[in-house]
Amino acid sequence: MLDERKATILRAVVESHIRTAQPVSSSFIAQLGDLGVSPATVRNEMAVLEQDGYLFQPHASAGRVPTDKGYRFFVDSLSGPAPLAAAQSELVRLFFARTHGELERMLAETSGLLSRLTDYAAVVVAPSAPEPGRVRSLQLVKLSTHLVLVVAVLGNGAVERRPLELSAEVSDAQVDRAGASAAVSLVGATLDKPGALTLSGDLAVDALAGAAVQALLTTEQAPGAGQVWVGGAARMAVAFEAVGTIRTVLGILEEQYVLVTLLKDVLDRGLTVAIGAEHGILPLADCSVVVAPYEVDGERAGTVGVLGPTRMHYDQALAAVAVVSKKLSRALSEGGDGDDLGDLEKSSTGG
Amino acid sequence: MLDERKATILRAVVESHIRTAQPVSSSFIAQLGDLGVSPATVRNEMAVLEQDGYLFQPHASAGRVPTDKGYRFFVDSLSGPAPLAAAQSELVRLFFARTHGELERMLAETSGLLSRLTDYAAVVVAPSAPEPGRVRSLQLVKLSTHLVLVVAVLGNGAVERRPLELSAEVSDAQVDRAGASAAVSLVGATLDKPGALTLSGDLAVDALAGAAVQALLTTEQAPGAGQVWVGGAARMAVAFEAVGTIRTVLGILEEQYVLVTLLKDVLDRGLTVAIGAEHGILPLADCSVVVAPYEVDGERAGTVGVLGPTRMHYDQALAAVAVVSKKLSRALSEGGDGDDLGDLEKSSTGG
DNA sequence: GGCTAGCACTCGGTAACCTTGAGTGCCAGA
DNA sequence: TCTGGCACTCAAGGTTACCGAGTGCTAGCC
Repeated sequence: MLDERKATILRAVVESHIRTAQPVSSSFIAQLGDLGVSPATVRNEMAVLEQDGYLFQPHASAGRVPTDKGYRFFVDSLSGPAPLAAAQSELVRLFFARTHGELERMLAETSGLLSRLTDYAAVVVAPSAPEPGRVRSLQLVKLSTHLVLVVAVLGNGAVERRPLELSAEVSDAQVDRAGASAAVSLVGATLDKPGALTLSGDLAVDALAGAAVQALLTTEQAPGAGQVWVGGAARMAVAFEAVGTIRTVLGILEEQYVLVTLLKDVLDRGLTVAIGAEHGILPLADCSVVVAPYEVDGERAGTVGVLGPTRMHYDQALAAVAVVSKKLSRALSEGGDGDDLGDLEKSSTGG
Repeated sequence: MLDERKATILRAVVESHIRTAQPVSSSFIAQLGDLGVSPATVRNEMAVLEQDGYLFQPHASAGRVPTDKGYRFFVDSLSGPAPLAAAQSELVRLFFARTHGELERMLAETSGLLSRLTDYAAVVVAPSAPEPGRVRSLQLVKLSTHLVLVVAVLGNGAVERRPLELSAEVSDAQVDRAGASAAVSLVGATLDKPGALTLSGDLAVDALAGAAVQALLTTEQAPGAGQVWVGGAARMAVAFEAVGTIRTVLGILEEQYVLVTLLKDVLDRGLTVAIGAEHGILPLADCSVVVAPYEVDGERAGTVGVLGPTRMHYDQALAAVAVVSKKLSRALSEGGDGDDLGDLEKSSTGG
């Protein structure tokens, strides 16, 4: 374990390196005045910190840079999410006050919000098992002779929409009857527990109704499941200097599957922050990830996260991710349009 | 005007520079064998081309690089869109055969397709006046005591969805009656020409029905209007070497308003290709844009485009944009799921 | 014993300089 | 009108030297 002075020095190194992206020298730390100690003493401590793997020296005449382990210590010693700056809380408040609308658009815009809040790239993953909300309304709409659309409105106002291609032609009346039948079966039920279908006797009608119900159910892992929105990818071009790194990171940000897996893995391991190599994606070794799940009606649904350089502003990122996931959960849950942020704003006691 | 030999040399310089991103030397051109002429002769011609503003010499001992004017000549002398490579046509065919679904998802995925086809960033702008299609179905769904959702299905299968916040509470029955009334007014009509409302006598019901109809109509310029999807922005990091350029370009790709204006301007000026400074966005001076409108039911609706470096593969980009806009028009128009590409594939007669 | 001042040492970064070679411009001759 | 030849230019790459930031270590101080 680190004694108090080493911890202070380590934290100072991390903070300074986050700000300047430069190796941090012993004299700089000494000069901060937090310790009242000479550079030489700091040097001795730093040498130990380096032996213990918290710091790293790019070359003999350079200052020190934190290792992943150093960042990990720093993050673990944070006192909890910092409060959001006033202007930022306001952004969040406005955003959620103004944005209703379809799930997808909401999530897409949330990625933009989170990215603006943090100045890093933001990732929002759609619920993998979509809203388990109750079905409020279900309707079949005939689009052409062989194409019928199933439209369902869920409790949270989301609209689910599935095309059904038919092998045989059906009449308008048949579509209507099938719609009514499917509606009886599903309206008021949750998508995981449909009611039984009442058969009409008309084979075509019953088949269509069955197919409609089925389309909504099997849907659960089908279309937007695990869909990903990335906001502010361009900010990664600002966060890094090397063209190669920028290319790699941007490339990965476009690979939805990798992103979903990344966030899921981090969360599954019970982490909120994955630093550098911790997440196991080699090309992203210079990046850290801050994630949080959001919930819909109390069930863990999807994930929001921020991807930034290892030397990111963890406190701000943690705060932003926490607030956004909380507000998003509220906005997506039934009846949720909550507008209070108070409990989050005052949660930090400073550090 | 350019004599034939100068034109040949200019074209060769452009082509070579597009491939290699390097200044092109006189000996390289001579050695191509297209002219049967010595480097010295080519040099003389190049000197004239430079005087006329088609070429530019970065420094005294370098080869030549095309200017915007040089690219413009090159593009104008293209014989029309080249045919897509077989593998690419297949991509397009598969994509449009498989992708139905909401307008928004469709457009979003189209931007991905176009980007993959060209290896540049692709931009898709949503219809500014959304689908003028007929209303196929309209429904009111009560979400909570003061929140009602208007859900309309349009002829092309798109689902429009508007929340209505109510000042006074309404009963389920009232919502149903208002829904029926609004449906009578709108179903079968186009959104720009609603039928008259039949009044029921119940003030709350009539007000609600009116509000629902109104929400759908005023909608026309409201939500997704002019929304933009950008696909493959990361490819711009590959297209350029300078970090600064990459940052600028990526930054602009995230500014939706700028993008919409850019594409609109280009199109308004009757252009298909805007080269370098032609589009007037200074920070994008190193970029060219290839655009095409797409149509919905015969009406010009939105725009698709490709943004690449000035030294982009214009023939391929032109081909991809043309095909995608055409197929997209078909897919978005009523009854459109057309699967033929033949007329586009054979349209080029070589160059 | 812990802290510090002092000093030698290391090594990346920058500037100055040179060399190389790709490519041009121009001229004289076929 | 074209071409071979030649002098000229200039970016790129390599070498050398120097500077200075920062370290590690040691001897002395509190």
